[in-house]
Parts: sequence; structure tokens; C-alpha cells
Amino acid sequence: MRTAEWDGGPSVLARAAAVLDAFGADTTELGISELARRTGLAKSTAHRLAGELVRIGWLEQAGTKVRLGMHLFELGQLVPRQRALREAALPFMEDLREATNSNVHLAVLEGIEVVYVEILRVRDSQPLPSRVGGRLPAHATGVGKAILAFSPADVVKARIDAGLTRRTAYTVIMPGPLMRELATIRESGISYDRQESAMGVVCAAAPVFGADGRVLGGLSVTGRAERLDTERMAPAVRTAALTLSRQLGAPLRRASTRS
Amino acid sequence: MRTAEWDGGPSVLARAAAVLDAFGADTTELGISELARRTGLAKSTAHRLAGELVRIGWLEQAGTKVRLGMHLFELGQLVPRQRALREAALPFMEDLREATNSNVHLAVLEGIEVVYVEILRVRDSQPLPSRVGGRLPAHATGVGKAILAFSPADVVKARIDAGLTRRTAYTVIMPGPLMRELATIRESGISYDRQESAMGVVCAAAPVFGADGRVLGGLSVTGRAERLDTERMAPAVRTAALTLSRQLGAPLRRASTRS
DNA sequence: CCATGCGTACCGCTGAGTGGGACGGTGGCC
DNA sequence: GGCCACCGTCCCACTCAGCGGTACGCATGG
Repeated sequence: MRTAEWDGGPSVLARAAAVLDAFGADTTELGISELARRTGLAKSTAHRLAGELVRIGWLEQAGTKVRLGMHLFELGQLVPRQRALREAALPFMEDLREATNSNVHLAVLEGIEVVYVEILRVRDSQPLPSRVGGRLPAHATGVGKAILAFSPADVVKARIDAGLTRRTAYTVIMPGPLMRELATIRESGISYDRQESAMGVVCAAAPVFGADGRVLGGLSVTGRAERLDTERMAPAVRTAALTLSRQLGAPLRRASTRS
Repeated sequence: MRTAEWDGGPSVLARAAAVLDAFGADTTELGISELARRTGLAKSTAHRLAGELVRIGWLEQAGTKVRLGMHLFELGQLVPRQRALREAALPFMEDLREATNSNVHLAVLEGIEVVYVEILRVRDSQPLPSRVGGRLPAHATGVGKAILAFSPADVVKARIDAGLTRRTAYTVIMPGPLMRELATIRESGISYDRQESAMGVVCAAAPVFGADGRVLGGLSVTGRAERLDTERMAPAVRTAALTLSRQLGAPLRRASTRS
């Protein structure tokens, strides 16, 4: 069997993780053979693993196919990084949406990417490239840059070393300019995304800090380029992020706080 | 090692599931020894499993302790039963919250319990016994009874056979009265919870149907007994549930639709 | 009517997983 | 201050859980 793609040792758990990771936003159901193909497992192995995963509730039988099970949703809702932040942030996010009449995002950093923890959309919202539980490269998003600006140097280094992948013509892909922008964000406490993650989408973002003074995530106001004046939104986002940080017990000293 | 507690065979996956299930709403971080104790695994086994789970992102290292990882949140957000329903329901839930100025719940049936998929709270909301991703016995909640009323007979039987556990003095714990109430709900399309899940908490709920005509979940308006007039809320909840069902492609025939 | 691909089932081999045990560090109670 | 209980970590020999090649019955469709 081909195991070369897994760096370490292909343990049962790694195989099971590969099975679950075979599903995606547009891949909600898979048959056994398709599962085996995507994971590189033998068909009989995929069959047995799927059966076992169904028995523990991580997969659900859908006819002869299989899909992610509710137990995973339940577990996911218990993830503390997400839960504590979302719970504390929700009221402020709703205020922010009402005040700005724009989409509001809450995200955390996971490795070198941001994961969206909550999204409040406005009624007439155009489609956005973000999804709750979805990932985007940190350097190509407003919240990502806000978080990176207040993260330890090795985190920024990891992001740069992994390659500043281009997502649009405006994505910052050079280390130098990115570092300079992060310095500016540290001064102003505000980060902008000017069509850097998706064409036509702009946002203003600000970092959220925890009780230990370290950055926990980012808050942003997002909208279409032709409708949203990011500079006008900046004070509102920053205020919401500061208020949220204060409620989380963050030691906010001056205008801009660094870790 | 003690494996008698697991019915089938204690596969690696079952052990890993036990490790993850050791965490809960109030148990966000665990040490290795505590983990071993709660799962009944040998300490060295718990240690190795935890290490492997960390490597695949299902757990996170928190100092020497360990907690659920962001990867589980990401996976959980992909669960189709939850995602499709929540996405379609959100706008209607917001309308419902605004119209009734009360907490709005969306839940699905998982086995014999309901799992809350989304909760919209009002500003001054008193604490509720519900949590997104949390479980409650189906027979003791408004949404649960709404779903049971339109579920196949064997589902209702399973719920009754598992025991109608009492949660408050008002919980329906006798099979006969429960069956009669479900019949009433089938007629009216409305289900009530009068302090049956928690003292002081009442709700009005209605079932949500999918394109195949089967019940997908339940929608409810919830509040404190002294402030919420459930009968006055009933038409709003039922309307929202019907509108949502129609958008989901449900074949709604008459005033009340059954599967 | 055969080719193809599906889900399912069986079964012998083997190395991944197991857990007992040991070890060093640490915190608190006496 | 010194004892002790408990912690996380690591090692290692045994064994059975997991693996995948193989085969079968069944749709589908060309």
C-alpha cells in the first residue's frame, strides 16, 4: 500500500483521520470505493474503517454511501479555543453588524491559516469566500494579518516560509511588504484586506486579546468593494475588538497593545 | 485492562473516541492520568493515543495537559445534517427572534435525543439549559416532541424503551400520555414544552421537513415561564417552520403534514 | 450479454498497538 | 526539610487487532 504520503507512521488513527478529511464542503457523501481512492487505502480497509467510524457516530450511513456524523459536530462545539471566544464575542458581533450593516467575521489562527469561528451575515449579503469552519491563508485575509501582527516572530516566519500564496492580484506575496504592513497594523491596531483574499471583497479587521495578553483571534467587518468604506468601518471594528478583549480580561495598556 | 464496558470490540478507534468523549462542556482540559482514569485505558496507552491525536490535530497540547483541537471544530462544521439545515434556517430564525423577541432554537434528532444545531439568544436572555452541540432527551423538549410526532413508529418506540427519564416535575414520563400528546402535535403542527426540560423554561416548537417529506428537525421559541406566552408564539413558530420547510423543498400538502 | 464498478465478506499473516513497569520531577503535607 | 503521592514520559517484549489480497453477487449501461 502507498504510505509514502504520510510523513510519520501510518497509524490507525492517521488512516481514520484521512477518511474523515476526505470529506469537504462540496463532498458531503462518499461511497466506499471513492473513499478508498481518495485516502489511498485498500478498499477492504476503507470499508472496515468506515464501518467502525459509523459505529462510534463519527460517520453516518446514507444508503450505501457514508457521510460525516452528528457526533463530530457535537465534539467540534466543545473545542475550547472556539467556544470561549465565540460565546464572548457574539453580542459584540451583533452590535457590530447592526452598527455597520455589514458582514462580521470572527476567526482564530490555526497553524498558518485562519479558521472562521463565526460569521454574521447581513440580509442582502453577496456570497463571500468564507465559511464557518473554513480556512484561508493568514497573510491573505484581514483577520489573518491582524492576528499575525501580534503573534510571535516564529509564527510569522512559519507563514512566510510556507509561501505567501497568491489568491488575487492584490494579495501580498512578498515577505518585505508583509512585514512592513504588520508593523503598521501593530501601530494602528487595524488591518485591511483590499481584495487580497477574493476579488471584490474588502474588510477592516482588528485583533482580539485574551487574559494572558496574547492574541486569541481577529474580528472583522467585510463587504463588497464597491459598497463598503473600510476606513470608515475601522473605528467600529477596533472598538468592538477592544471591548471584547477587555471583557476577556486582556491587559489593555495603551492605544495599541502587543504581546 | 478493563474493556468490559465496551460492548463490541475495543478497537483503537473506539479507544480514541473514548478519549475524545472524556471531554465535556465543563471539562475542557485533561492531563494524561486523568484521561487514563476516565477512559479506563492504561496510562501509557492514553499517553500514546493523546500524542497521536495531537499530531493529527484532534487534540491540542496545553502545557502538559491536552484539550480538543480546532480540527474537530472544522470537521464538525462539515457535518451535512447540521450544515444544510442551519444554513437554510438562519434567516428565518433571525426573523423569528425579532418577531417574538425570544430565544430561538434549531435542533435535530440523533438517536433518542435532540442535538441543538443553532441557538439565537435575545439580549437579556436568562440562562437556558441548551447549548449548541448539546443534547437533551427528545421526550423532554419542545423540539424533541415536535420531531418525534412526525418520526417513524420505531423511533418513538426506541425513545420510550430507553426510558422516559424525568427532568422536572412536569416531564412526560408515561408512554400513554406521550403517545397521545404526539397525536395532538400531529394534528396541530405545534408542540409545547411547559417546564418539562427545566423548571421555569417554556417553549413552543414546530417540525421542519425536508424534500423527501421526512422530518429533519425542529424549530422553537423559548423563554422564561413568567414572561413567554407560548400559545401566542405558536403561530409564528409554525409559520417559520412551514416557510423553512417549503424552502427546503418539502411537499407540504395540508395544514398538517406527516411523513 | 458481457464489461465495469460497486459494496460486501473471508481469512492468513504480521507488525502496530498494548500495558506493565521504571524513572525523574514536582508539589504539598507532616 | 524531607517524605510521599502523583504527575508526565519512556522503554520493551508479547500478541492479537488490523491489514489487504482475493472473491462474490449485484446493479448499470454500452
